[in-house]
Amino acid sequence: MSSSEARPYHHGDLRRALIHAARQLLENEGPDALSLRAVAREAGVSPAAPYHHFKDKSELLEAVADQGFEELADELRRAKAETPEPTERIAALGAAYAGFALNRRALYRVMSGTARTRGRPLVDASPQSTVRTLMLEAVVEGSAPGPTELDVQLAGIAAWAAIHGLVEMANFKMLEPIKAELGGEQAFLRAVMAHLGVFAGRPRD
Amino acid sequence: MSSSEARPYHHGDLRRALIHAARQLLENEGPDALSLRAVAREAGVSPAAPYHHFKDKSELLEAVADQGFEELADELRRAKAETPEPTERIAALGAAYAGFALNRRALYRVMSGTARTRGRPLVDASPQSTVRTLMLEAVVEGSAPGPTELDVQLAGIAAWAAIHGLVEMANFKMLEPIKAELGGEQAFLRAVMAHLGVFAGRPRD
DNA sequence: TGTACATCAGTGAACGCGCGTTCACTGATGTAC
DNA sequence: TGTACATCAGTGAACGCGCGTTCACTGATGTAC
Repeated sequence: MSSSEARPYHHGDLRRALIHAARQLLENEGPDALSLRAVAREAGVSPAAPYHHFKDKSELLEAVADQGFEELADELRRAKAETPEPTERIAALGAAYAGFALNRRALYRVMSGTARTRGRPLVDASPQSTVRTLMLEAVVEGSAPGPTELDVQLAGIAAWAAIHGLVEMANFKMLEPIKAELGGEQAFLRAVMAHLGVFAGRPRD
Repeated sequence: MSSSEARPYHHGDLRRALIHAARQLLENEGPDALSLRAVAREAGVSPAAPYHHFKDKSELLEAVADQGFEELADELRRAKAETPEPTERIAALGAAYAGFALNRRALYRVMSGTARTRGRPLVDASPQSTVRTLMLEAVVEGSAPGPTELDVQLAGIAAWAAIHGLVEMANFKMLEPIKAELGGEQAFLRAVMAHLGVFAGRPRD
């Protein structure tokens, strides 16, 4: 049997496997279940093994978050590519962002937790910076030319904040009645976005 | 000495004292330090004492969150009262909301955590509903008449989501350079709000 | 090609910790007579 | 006004738990000669 041998002593790619296990756990058990020990267990490895690949728990979390931001950036790039009309791009990116965050709620929670607490300064090469940049470009390309560099930054942050707030709030229990009334979460998101200036999908000149 | 006797066996107002202790702890140690045992300790009482006043930990947390939402509602009402011009109200409420959330970051974290996970359905008498209603009214009063009931609800939620996202994001480490460039968090908030349609402080008709 | 050895990624047991919660209890309070 | 007793809000010790992390170790791998 060549396919699934009993695992050898040396794993071979444990770092990647641990990140994978962490995401599996997030998806199946939620963010509260994400302990280092549980991740090791899920990966079929002793509790001490992860320390050969990550300095401590937070370093694993950051790796997971970075992978999430990379995938989110991919989604945003795809949305961008599929939306030739610049004035419609920001709406498309907003929808893609919301779709990602709500399909991976637990991951997204880890991502924003990391964004808040991460120690090292975020240089522009980080995947999180990429996400920010993509939002920013979409805003710029969709609006009339002229604003200063600072205005551009602020508009990008505003768009990001609005969509971030929306996906966070989509988890509020209290809004479930109105979600139901509108026929589901998707419809709810679209409806609220239509009221969020930046994502209204109409050029404003 | 009549002022500060050694505490009597019966506390007298332990429920209130526990909520107070929890908030003290939040302010001084942050949200991660908020264990039931730590709250009891802070209140000078045994770890079992809280169970005479709260079913379990989450019930204490909800009481803390409700108190927070009540105070936030007070702030919003104050802002409303101080802003006679209806079209300027929503901007004033946004600023008040952000001020509250950022002056009490740990409390606000507990508040949104509770909003997410709270079991019982939130009826309209809850303080959280009051906050939602206040945002909603300000949006309505500041815009042209005519929209349907549903539009009103959605516009209120949009405003709420935008400001919630902004205050959450204000904690992101990665944005610290731009905060510094603008001369502080206050200035940063104002600047981003100016780019968030709903809070721009200009009537849109 | 074969052997010695350094390197490295694992193991598994143990550390100390703080947590939420339960339990049998006890001290204080207030009410009935 | 005084006493018996039910009620209630506390105590403090204990429960079982899972956590992050460390430690001395061992099995596998690959390189030097």
